[in-house]
Amino acid sequence: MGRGPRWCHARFRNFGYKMTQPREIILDVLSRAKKHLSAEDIYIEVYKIYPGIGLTTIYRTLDILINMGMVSRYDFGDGRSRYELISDKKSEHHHHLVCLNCGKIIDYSDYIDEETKLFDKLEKVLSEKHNFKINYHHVGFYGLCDRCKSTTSS
Amino acid sequence: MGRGPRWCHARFRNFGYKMTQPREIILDVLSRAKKHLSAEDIYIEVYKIYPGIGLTTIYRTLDILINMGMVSRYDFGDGRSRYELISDKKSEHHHHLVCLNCGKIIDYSDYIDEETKLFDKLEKVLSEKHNFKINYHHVGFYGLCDRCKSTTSS
DNA sequence: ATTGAAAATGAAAACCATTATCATTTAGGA
DNA sequence: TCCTAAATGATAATGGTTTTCATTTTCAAT
Repeated sequence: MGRGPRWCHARFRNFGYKMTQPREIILDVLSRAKKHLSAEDIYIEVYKIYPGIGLTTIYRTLDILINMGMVSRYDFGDGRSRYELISDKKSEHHHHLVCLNCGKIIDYSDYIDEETKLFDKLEKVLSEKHNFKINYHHVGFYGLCDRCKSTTSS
Repeated sequence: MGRGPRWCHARFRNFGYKMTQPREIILDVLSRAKKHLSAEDIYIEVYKIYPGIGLTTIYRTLDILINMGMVSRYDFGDGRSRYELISDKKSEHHHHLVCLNCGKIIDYSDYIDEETKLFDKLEKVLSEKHNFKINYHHVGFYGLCDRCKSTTSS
C-alpha cells in the first residue's frame, strides 16, 4: 500500500489529528531511518531539515504515531527508548541480541523457517484469545557478546 | 540444582563479590516474588524484613545479579524497569502482551507447542552464530487490550 | 579471635530522559 | 477570510536511576 504524504494526511484525520509540517518531517526522518532511533536521534535529523522543531514535539508526535499503530517503541535497557516505523514489509522486521555488559545490539532478520510462521500464528492466536489488537512484537535475547564474554569473570 | 544461601554465597564469591545480609534479603524477596517487581517494589518488600536497606543497594544488587546471569531486567514502557529471578524451571517462564494505552500487562505461559521448542533452538543457533552467551530472552506483543480497543478511535 | 585492606553500604546530591505547563501560533472547516 | 480547537516550543517540573563520599562490613591472613 502507498504511504505517501496524502495517505498519512488522511490517516491523521481519521484519528482526529491534524497534519502539520513538523509531523510530516518527523515521518520523513523515520521513513528514511535504517535503524531504531532515539528521540534525540530524531531531533537531530529533523533539525537538519527544519531547525526550530522542539524535542517536545518529537515526543508528542511519536506518542501519536504509536497510538495510530504506525511506530513501535522499544527500550534496550540503556535508559532511552528507540522508535521505528512499523513496516508492512516482513523483510524489514527483525529481532535482537543485546549485550548486557557493553550494550551492543545485533539485529538479525535471517529467521529460521519456523520463526516467521510461528509469530504470524502467535499474533493470531493471542489476539483472539485475549481480545487484543496487536500492533507489533519485540523479541530480544539478552546476554554477553563475543567480546564481553571473555572479559567478564566466571 | 539447589539454590539456597550456600549456593548463592559460593556463586557470589566466584564472581569476586562478597555475600552480605542486604544481598541475601534481596535474593529472598526475589525468590518469593510471583511476578516481575520494580526496584521500588523490591525496596518495599525488603523494608518489611529488614528496614534500613537503601534503594541504592537494591539497584546495585540488581546490577550484580544481572551480571551474574541470575536476574532478568525488562522495561514494559512505563518508565521503570522490572526485575525477576531467572528460573531454571521452564514452567515459570512466560511471555507478555502489553497494552500501549493503559499499560495493562498479560503474562502467558500456555505456549503453543512450537513456541518452547523454537526458543530452545533459537538460543542455540543464535548463541553459536553470533558467539553470544544468552542469559534470557523476552517476547512482548504490543497493542490495545480488550477495553482500550473499543475506547480508541479508528 | 583479631586485624586490615578491599568491598559494600546508605544518605544525599546529581543526572537526564521524558512530561507537564502555558502563552502563542497554526490548521482547516465554516 | 474567520474562528475555534489543536499543535507548538520554551521552560520548568518530574521521577527513576546513578554518582559521590564518608562510614561500615566482609573475610582472608594473621
